[in-house]
Amino acid sequence: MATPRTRLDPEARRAQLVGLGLEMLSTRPLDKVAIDEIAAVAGISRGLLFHYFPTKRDFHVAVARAASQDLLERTDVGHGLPLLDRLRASVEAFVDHVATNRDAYVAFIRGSSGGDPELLDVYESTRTAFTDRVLDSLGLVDVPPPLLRAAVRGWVALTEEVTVDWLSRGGLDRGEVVDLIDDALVALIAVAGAEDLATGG
Amino acid sequence: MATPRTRLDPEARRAQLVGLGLEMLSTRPLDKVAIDEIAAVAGISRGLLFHYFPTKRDFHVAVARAASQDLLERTDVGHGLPLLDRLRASVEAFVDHVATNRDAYVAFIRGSSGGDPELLDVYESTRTAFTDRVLDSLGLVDVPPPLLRAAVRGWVALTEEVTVDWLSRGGLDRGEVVDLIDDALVALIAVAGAEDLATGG
DNA sequence: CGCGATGTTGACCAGACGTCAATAGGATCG
DNA sequence: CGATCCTATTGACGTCTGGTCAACATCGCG
Repeated sequence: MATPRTRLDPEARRAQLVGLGLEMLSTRPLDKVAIDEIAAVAGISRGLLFHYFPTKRDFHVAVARAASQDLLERTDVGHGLPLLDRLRASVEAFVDHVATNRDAYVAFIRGSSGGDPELLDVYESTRTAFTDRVLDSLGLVDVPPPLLRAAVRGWVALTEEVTVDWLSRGGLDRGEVVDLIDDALVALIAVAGAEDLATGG
Repeated sequence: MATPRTRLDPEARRAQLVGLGLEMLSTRPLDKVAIDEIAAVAGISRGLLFHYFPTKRDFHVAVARAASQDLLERTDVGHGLPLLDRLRASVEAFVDHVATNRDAYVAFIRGSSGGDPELLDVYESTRTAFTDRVLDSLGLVDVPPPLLRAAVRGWVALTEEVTVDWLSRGGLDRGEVVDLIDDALVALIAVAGAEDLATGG
């Protein structure tokens, strides 16, 4: 770990640093990921990190974006399956992913911000992506009824909370959790759909 | 604002500082509430603030706790009313409160932590309090079925998300939002209740 | 009016973010 | 194979903010 000065392709270096940031993220919350530490582990000077990421926040945003993309990819499964099967597969993937990376995930969703607008946006975009994915699989990509959209988005939050809460408190088994989340979506769509039809959507 | 040295009762001073922190919280996220600023506005030295709150985090925790308690009190309404009416009144109180304090609320739930365990706990306790309140009004204070508990907790997260999302995106009116949240709870209880009975709870 | 308790101060330290001119790896060209 | 240029990389510096501490001043009390 004492390579005096290794010249690296900028993209490779960025990728390396973001990768290290992701590893750190599983240990501590994003705020506590000190620039110095990353630089030390990467075997570079702090100055260089600031060369690639003008500010600490920029680095954090990059790491958060990577985490978000990873999460979205891991849960994008079951494309060939019928609607409900695909839903179940996705939920299972989500629950399992969060289960194996609980601290990292909580750090991502809560510890992320400090109220930074860009980080807030990364987090918000992730939820939007999940919401759109559900609406998409319902065949409602464009002009989804606002009420339905709100309901699905609420379900995304519910999914997150039920999963994290389950990992902390226990009291259920994995199957029950997945069932609950699945059934919740169906029920919520029914609620929103009926409401929407009733009001003339 | 140039009182040279005003001796104050410790409790009064604490209250004053937390109060100022709450005001600040409506402007910026908790992380950005600098000790120096609080001290300056309060007309005291930074050293004194550290005398009352050993660390910045302790101060933030105190402020967060105050915000949480305020939120809980404001939404604890409709005690005499029948179940569904009380639910609606509470949800309305919640939505209205968040609507008038959007930034402060988002700052509270997201910007809070930085992953600090104590702050996480304040936030988590707030959700627990909401959950217990709902279970309580259902007459299920003790030994609530785990599935129902999880469902209600998920609903709390849904409520939060739907409200905040509505304030950002619009597309619905207040009544629709409240209706959606109300109906969601009923539907989710049905889902969890059926599941629970089916599995022998 | 003096004395003690304690609320209060201001100077000090430490650690982390951010800057910048100088340095050196490595590819290219003669 | 050696000189040269580009640029990735460095490390010393400035600064801001959280946190410490011994001294001080204000109030209650005899």
